Amino acid sequence: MACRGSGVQIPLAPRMNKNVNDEREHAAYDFAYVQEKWLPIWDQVQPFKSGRADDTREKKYVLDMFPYPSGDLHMGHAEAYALGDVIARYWVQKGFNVMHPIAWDAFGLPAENAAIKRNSDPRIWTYENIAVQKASMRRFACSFDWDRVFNTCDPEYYKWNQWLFLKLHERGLAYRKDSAVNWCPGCQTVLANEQVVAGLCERCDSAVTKKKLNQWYFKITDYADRLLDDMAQLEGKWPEKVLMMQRNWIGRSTGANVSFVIEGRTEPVTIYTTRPDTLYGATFMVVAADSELAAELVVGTGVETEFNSYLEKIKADSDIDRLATDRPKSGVFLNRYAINPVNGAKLPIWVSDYVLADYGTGAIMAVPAHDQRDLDFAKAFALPVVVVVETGEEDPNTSGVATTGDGKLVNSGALNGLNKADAIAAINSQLEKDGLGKSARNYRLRDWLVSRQRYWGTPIPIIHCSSCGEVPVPADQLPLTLPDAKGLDLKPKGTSPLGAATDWVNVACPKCGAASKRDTDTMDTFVDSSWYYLRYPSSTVHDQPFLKKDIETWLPVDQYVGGVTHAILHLLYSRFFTKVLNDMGMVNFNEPFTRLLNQGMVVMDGSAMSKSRGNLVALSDELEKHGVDAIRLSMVFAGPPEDDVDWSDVSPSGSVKFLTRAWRLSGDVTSAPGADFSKGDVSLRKVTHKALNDAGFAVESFRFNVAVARVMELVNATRKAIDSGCGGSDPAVREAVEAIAIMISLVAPFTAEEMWERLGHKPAVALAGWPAVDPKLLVADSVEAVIQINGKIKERIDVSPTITDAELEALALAHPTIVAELGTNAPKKVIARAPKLVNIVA
RNA sequence: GCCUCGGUACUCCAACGGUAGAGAGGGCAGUCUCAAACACUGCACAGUGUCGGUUCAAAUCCGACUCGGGGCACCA
Repeated sequence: MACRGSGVQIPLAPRMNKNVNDEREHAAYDFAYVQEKWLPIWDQVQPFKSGRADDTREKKYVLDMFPYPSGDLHMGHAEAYALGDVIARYWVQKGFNVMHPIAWDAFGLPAENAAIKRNSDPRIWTYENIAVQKASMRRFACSFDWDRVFNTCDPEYYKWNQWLFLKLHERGLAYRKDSAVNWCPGCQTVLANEQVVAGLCERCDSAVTKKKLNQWYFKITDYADRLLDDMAQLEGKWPEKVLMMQRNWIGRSTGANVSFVIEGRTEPVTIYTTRPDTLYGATFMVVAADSELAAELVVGTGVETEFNSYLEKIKADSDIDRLATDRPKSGVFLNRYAINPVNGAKLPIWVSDYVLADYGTGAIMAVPAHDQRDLDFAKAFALPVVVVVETGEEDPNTSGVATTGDGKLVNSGALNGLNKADAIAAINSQLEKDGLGKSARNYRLRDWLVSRQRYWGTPIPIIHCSSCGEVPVPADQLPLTLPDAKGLDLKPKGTSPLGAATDWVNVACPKCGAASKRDTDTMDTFVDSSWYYLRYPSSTVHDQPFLKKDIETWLPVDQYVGGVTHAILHLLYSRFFTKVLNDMGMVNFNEPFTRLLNQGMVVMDGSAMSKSRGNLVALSDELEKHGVDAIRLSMVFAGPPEDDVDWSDVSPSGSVKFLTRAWRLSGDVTSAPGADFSKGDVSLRKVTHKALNDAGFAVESFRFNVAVARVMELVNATRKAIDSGCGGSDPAVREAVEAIAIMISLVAPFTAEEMWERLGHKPAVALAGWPAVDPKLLVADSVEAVIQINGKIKERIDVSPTITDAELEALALAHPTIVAELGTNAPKKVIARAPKLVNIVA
């Protein structure tokens, strides 16, 4: 009845881009106008400014992963920032001093590649894109504290990358070594292990090859145990999936190092095994073909030619070839023997590429009966297979399947009869006693290769002097800025473009003054992002990377939000940096991110959006069509935040409809601001308080979509109350609509602000405060109880929430339906669970 | 191959071992309108992957299978 009229009569603000005279245009509110209206006002009010000197609120640090400025924001950004905003805005409403900062991860290859294409400077492209993204974020109403912005390509920022590099260098955690490194022929640079995905470059998908180079590394392996063990702190706070991936990546294994005497060599060779219990089953030894040990062992054997051609062959193989599952085993027999320390057996020594040079000691004892790879090798070269663990499975000799389970040891001297665990303990202590070995650990994790042969990154602050060696650039000369890109050929060619900047490269040694050269490589950009979260609280400080006092105030990050693509790389590196800084006494915690939320991706028709697939949805188009609030709402409501959002399943127009319904409510409230809610209609008040309670709980448990559903229910209930219930003048209606505005402000800030104004309040609704939930309004007057017979529901009755088991049981047994069902049979047993259920076992 | 997460209505999502629901969506009807659209109101819509176990009671716990997603992948 009055519903429609009252909505229409509220005078609309003048429209900016619609026909004012179009009377038939319904009172659907004009999102474009509302967006333009509030942005400048928010710029003044600054509701999200954090860390004011007089702020006494408890702190909360909500962090979104910072963007790479590759162009304008896309759908993925929209989702990520919409979700981060829900959390940040919620904590603001709950009365916290929230720091929700943003910056730009601005070094990296795309800028450099764009510069090459346009024959210009990567700086130009980068800063242009940053300006575009920044403007888009403001329009998207991100609740960022804009006073803390920085870019990692600013010398004021990367100065501290260099400073940190030198600190790591001082501590022996940054070092150079010759090694076979991952080489991307597309990007013409080396890659960290973490950047090789299934044998391909994570950036350009080229097949990664190996190259022997001298490169800089960070010694992350020194922290392997701590990176693993400290995950106990994150249990239940980070997605289990991410923890699992990190554990997997670090890949700690326990076993033993065992010495084998080599005929004709004075030094024994140590091998690493996780199954020392199977030592008696070793029938040959395999050495990694590309290891130094192999090169040494082959000398004088007469098989050098064969060995060398084998080495050539495997070098040509890319990682992709190596990953093929059905790859046949290959190798060369070295004509030499090792002696099994426990039984004196002569073990032929082979080289093969299935043993990795950089894991363990690069040499293994082969136990073909109990290791599939060894068995495959033994079969390929007709080597003996000796079973030493009776597992009850078929003999590997005949089945071709190695047995890896537990069982009784056989053919193993003193170990006979023991099970696996006891045998490992026994042999380990025996080996240790005899000085032949000891228990050991190994990790899949390798040191972090940080050198890059590209221009657009942080220059490595080292000077190479022929007499002094690696000399750090003195701290007072930092930042060591990049040379001008002008005149440099940035095209990838396998060595750093910085090498061509001769004025820059040639420098006097800071120690002895001799003519020396700067290191021409730049740092992996993951160095930049490994500590940026520490910079926000002190982003305007220029004589230190961050202030201790600021760190103690704000860190660690309470809530981190970002994509699961960084589950290993960025998160592992950041955890590593934090631990190093903790050891340096610079931070007082050892895990940087207390809680982590990984949002899913935005996909289209089930697959990732991409130009080539032709399923790209432009964020700007969607915003133009439906408005910022509707897109944000659609993202949040589409499902649990961890799940992918399939844009073909969401309905932005449905979001617009809902927002309009909510907004229209604010025009139907006729009571004055400050009305006494306690005098309001109790049934609506109960709905309001339940919604506030449930939505708050849902937000805190990351079920934002459920929170939105609760608000939708409240909107519907309020609509009903206005039209056919207590009416718009009832204070309960004001209470409900104000609660809706506040709850909606987490997702749809423009609509919420507009509602808030129409309700007679001043901006900003973001600071209105989450209304206190009255527990008295959360109890229902009556609840529905079910009566079951043998677990099947027969009746439903309304009962008081305080009914006792006995009363409920009596009611149930007296119910006509139940009496009829039971007939003359007496129930065997009655289970009452007041006030919700009675089950009669008949 | 190994590890891991999941399978509920047309779709996307909910349900302390105890009533399978809410919201969205699409459909139909009514109100309003000259009419339509919008809006409002009402209605209908249909479901726990398979098999077994535990239990008074299983979507929920356990086991097997199956299907789908993700991760790791010659790490000894």
